[in-house]
Amino acid sequence: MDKLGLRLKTLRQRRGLSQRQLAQIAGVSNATVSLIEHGRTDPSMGLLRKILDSLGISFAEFFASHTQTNEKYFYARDELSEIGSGPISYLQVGSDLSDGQLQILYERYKPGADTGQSMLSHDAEEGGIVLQGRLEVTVGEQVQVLTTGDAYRFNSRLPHRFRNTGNEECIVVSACTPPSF
Amino acid sequence: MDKLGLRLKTLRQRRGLSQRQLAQIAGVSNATVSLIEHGRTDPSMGLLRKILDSLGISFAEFFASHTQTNEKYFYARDELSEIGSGPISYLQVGSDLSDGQLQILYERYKPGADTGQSMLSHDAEEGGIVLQGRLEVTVGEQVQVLTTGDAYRFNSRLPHRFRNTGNEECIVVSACTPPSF
DNA sequence: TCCGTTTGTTAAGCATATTTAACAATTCAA
DNA sequence: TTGAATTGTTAAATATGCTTAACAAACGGA
Repeated sequence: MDKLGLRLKTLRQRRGLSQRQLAQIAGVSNATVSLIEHGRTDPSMGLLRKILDSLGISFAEFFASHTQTNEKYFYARDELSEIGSGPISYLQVGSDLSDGQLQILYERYKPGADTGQSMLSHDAEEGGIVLQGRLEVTVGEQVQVLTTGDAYRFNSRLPHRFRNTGNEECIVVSACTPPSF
Repeated sequence: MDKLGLRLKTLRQRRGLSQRQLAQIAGVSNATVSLIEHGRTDPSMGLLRKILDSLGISFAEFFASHTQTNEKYFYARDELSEIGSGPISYLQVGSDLSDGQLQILYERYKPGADTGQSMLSHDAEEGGIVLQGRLEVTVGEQVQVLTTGDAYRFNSRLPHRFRNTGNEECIVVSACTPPSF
């Protein structure tokens, strides 16, 4: 593993975690995280396991994403991965985005569904197009209701919120880079 | 990784290697191999890498075979893995047998093809049925020519040899447990 | 501005992985 | 039966990973 450190760093930052935050979750010292990311140490299996666990990724996933043998470019409708739950459904294109740069979602909001105010701490850009229904989008101080054909685009660092204010299901296709999860 | 040691031991023994032989190939000490197999140490990534390399297996394969998510039970004709080369073709059912107990091959010998005298040092049993052509099989001191419908079965520890003495292609379906490679 | 907090890095010490070297048990040949 | 060579295991020594604790730099709020 040569680029192991770099890959871990990306995975950590993508989750908006500092070295210390990750270290605490994993139950290791922050110095260790720093040393690993710089390749100045050869971590033990047990230690790497702790870190990968706290990043919510298994050994298999971690190494599988490295080998590009299973490159998959096309996805049937029922192959999209559901990563949401409750009144909002998020169908993601591709299941493992650990080394990708682009996340694409097919989102369905039930009437009244609300993401709540969310302020993501990582630097990312996101945007989307409303295909059906009414979606109230709040970005910073601005509020706007979007309907079929309307679209949005902003920096994820801004506080934002999505809410279905209509009485029918709202469907959106969105994109985010880099992935937030 | 809890059963890591046990899995490594199986992989090593399956290749007929002693702890010292493996250690030398991998460039580590034999004591380390022993300690790892007994789970008395938490090996570093670099070290495990050396060992897996010398076993001819990648991190991805090692961990992928652990997670049973990609259980595959059926194989189309063109999905069999070619693991041979030259005048003898070996089509294997399944590509990764690292945690399996059974290896099944579809073998094709060109006229005159010969495995040479081979004495495998690991304990295994193998057998097969000739579907087409003439196959001369030598086991220990015995020599026999098998034709369509004939079969064989012996302990792999015995010196043995296969040779196509006919002038048409010879086809055999064989099985071996545990896998020799 | 100043202060407090958080960021990532690094040196020194502790903990542990890895090696060296010995050991007993086994196999094989004489 | 012997001796020589191989097997796997383990204790002591060494090398290295990991932590503790400090540091400077960057950020945010009063």
